[in-house]
Amino acid sequence: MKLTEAKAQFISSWGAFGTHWGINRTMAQIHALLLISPDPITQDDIMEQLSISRGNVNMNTRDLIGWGLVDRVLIPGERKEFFTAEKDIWKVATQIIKERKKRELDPMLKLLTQLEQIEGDKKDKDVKQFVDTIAGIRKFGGQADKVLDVMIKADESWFLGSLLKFFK
Amino acid sequence: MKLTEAKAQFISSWGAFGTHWGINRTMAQIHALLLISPDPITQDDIMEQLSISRGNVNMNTRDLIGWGLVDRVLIPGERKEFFTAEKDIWKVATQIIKERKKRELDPMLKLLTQLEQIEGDKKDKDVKQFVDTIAGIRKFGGQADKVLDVMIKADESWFLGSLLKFFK
DNA sequence: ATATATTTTCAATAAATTTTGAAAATTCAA
DNA sequence: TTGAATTTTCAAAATTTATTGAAAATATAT
Repeated sequence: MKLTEAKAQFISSWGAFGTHWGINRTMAQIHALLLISPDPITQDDIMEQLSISRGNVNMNTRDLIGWGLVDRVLIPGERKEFFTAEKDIWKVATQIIKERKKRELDPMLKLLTQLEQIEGDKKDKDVKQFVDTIAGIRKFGGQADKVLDVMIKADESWFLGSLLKFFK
Repeated sequence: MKLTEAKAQFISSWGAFGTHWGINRTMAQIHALLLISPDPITQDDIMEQLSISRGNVNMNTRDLIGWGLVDRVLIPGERKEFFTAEKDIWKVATQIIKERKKRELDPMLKLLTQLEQIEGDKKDKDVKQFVDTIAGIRKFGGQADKVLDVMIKADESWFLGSLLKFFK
């Protein structure tokens, strides 16, 4: 297989993969393209390589920057903006985990804590099942939260960092 | 807060949560409803409680059964079919991980392994970045695969099971 | 076997999401 | 400043995804 074909296949698969994770296809494709581009590239490069409109590129690169996965790069003497992606997959994963935790897990845990405190007779089986379910999810989520914190902080801690390097 | 209101909020939030994970809103809502229902319920119950059509309920319950999260239950003397969900959140998570690994991670790793073997001069920086990126993702994915296998097998292993019970 | 209840299917419809492209805003060199 | 290059915005259009509902298929009681 040649590079051109392999690139196309990677970008396409990464895009499809993204849709299973609540990420839109184009955003994932742009990310894929940036991941395999050795040097920073422009909006026009992305437009051309993925055959998508300027507006689309603009919105999705901004989103990717919001996720902390892509950076704007200014190249001296160049008028246009360039974009580049973090290439270390461990850092990419950590960043995604950090963001999703903040955007999804933390608010969900907050809600569950509220829902657990409903009024009602705990001998009533509907009440009991509700409280048990909510408590179970909250407890599980709380543990997941802690495990993810360890992963995120691994990068900042010498000891954990060394330990987890074995997995890199 | 009363049970009725809390239920509605849980179902609604769980549905929204699901959409961030590539699961459609209704499927997540049906799952939420079943999680907090102490006894098995029918298609008609689900239709009524979520205000959705019969066809919709039918398709989504079938999907949930395919995910191994919901079971059909036959109640003696009853003509209708009843549905019930696994209530142990650890088992729910394990089951989801198992399925997603099979449906998404494994095929992706297979593809990456193929893409890594492209023809081309490794001194060319485009080739190099492509191979490095693919290799990095594959390696990371491979490690994730192993970690998830441990989690999945924990349920089947007495020792790991006991160990992980501390986290439940 | 027949009638009735129940489930399943799927084409049509509706809703949600994504994409476009052109106008407006911004940036920057001269 | 001015004007050309570049980026951003966002309403409208296109596309994708989800939902409905009625007909067909299936299951069950008598």
